[in-house]
Amino acid sequence: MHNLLSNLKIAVPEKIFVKDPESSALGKRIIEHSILLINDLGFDAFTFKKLGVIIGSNESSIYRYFESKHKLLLYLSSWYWAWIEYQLVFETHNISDHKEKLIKAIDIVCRTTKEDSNFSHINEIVLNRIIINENSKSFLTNEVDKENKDGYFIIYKRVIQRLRDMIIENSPDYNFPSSLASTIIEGGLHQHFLKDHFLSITDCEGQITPSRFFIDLTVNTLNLK
Amino acid sequence: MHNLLSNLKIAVPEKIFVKDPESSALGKRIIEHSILLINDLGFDAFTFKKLGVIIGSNESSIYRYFESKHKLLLYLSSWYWAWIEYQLVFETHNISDHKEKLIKAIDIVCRTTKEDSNFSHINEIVLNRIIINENSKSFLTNEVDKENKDGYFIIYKRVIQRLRDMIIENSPDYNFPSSLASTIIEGGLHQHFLKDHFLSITDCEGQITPSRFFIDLTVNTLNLK
DNA sequence: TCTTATGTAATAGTAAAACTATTATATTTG
DNA sequence: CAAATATAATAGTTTTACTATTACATAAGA
Repeated sequence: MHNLLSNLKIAVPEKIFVKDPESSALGKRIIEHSILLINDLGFDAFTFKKLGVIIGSNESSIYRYFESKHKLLLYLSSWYWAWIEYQLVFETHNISDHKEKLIKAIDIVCRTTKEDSNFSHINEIVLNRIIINENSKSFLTNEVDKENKDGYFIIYKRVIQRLRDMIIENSPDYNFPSSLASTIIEGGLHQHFLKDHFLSITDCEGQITPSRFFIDLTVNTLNLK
Repeated sequence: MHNLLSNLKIAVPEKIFVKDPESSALGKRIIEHSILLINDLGFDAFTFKKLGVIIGSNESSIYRYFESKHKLLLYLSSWYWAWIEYQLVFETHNISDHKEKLIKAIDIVCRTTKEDSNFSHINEIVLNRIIINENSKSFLTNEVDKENKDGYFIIYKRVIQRLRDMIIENSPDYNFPSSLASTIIEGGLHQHFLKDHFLSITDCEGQITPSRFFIDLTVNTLNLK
């Protein structure tokens, strides 16, 4: 998979960036180190100025690639979900059993990233941590409807719809396939957050993972045999 | 219920504010109009300066009550969950049937607020909208562990634990009562957000409410007869 | 009633963040 | 090799978030 991924360019909606960060060495450094710095400082305390110092480049040069730090977050989020979608398609396409396929899919969207591909400048382990902590901030804004119309969230929505389709494949009569799919995906991230910060309101810890919880939830709800 | 509520002071952890906004007319105006203004502008664009203009008071006076806009959000969040907790206790305490009680509880935490109590300076309908859009931002910060230690989230956690206890009452052997409770509460807010902004990834619309979805999910998962 | 204490709010800031206009330096290409 | 273009740096501005200090108002005690 890693070899395949290195030859595959993850496609992000064009309007998100001013200049494609994949198109230059500086652009790649911006992506690489923004992930590390957002992880260290949190998105709120992260600034282009601080990033500039780290990559030995000027703040204003970064504005040549992204018009705001919010757009940069949208880019990272889109990249992440495109990468999840890739795994979803790749790792489930040859599973013929519907139930097995759905279980695999839930595991993919809920699991913690444990290996960095080492082929790109993007550290997927750290990016996964950022998504857990910051993904909601990409859409919890006053501009969400405009940005949605501009297509900034299509990849994220497509992942949810793929999961929804697998739910329907298992239970054509179930009334809430879209809501269940979106609950699994946001809930998966949320349970990871709780296990790191609010242990008293989650059961996830050690062997009990968000994946296991949501697989159990789905199998029972859909009454899969 | 409304009459009772008007005589009942919603208790918020003391360390959240510098000076109790309930203790003065200005404090109440700050709360009243911050809710309306955050709803209009979104939390990110909301500033103490803009609030000051609206309440005809100076920006710095607001700092006498809250040391930052983040602390104000924590206050509003705590107030909201205390108010939900009140409804949870009041509306379920005389229901003896465990299943019926749990269903009522899920409805309370997931339903849309439709009536303003009109007894306090707080507009609960608008506050409910703010919580849907902004609640996550109260804990998705780099300071979450410190603030959690300082008790800023106890009311929120207590509501989840009350729901968890009702789940255990119904299914003592279920393995994930805390995760299910936290999923219902965060998921309920999220499904409301989706119905307002991302209709393609939710089934909630019109008659199909987040409450119905999560009641169905819980009854099926726990296999309640 | 006068003085002191205290609560409340306004003035006038500062520091940092977010973003922009302009200029300089590479690099490409015809 | 000159013109065009891509790329990046300098040096700003504006806005936000927050603070230090002063002023005013009310209340309490002697």
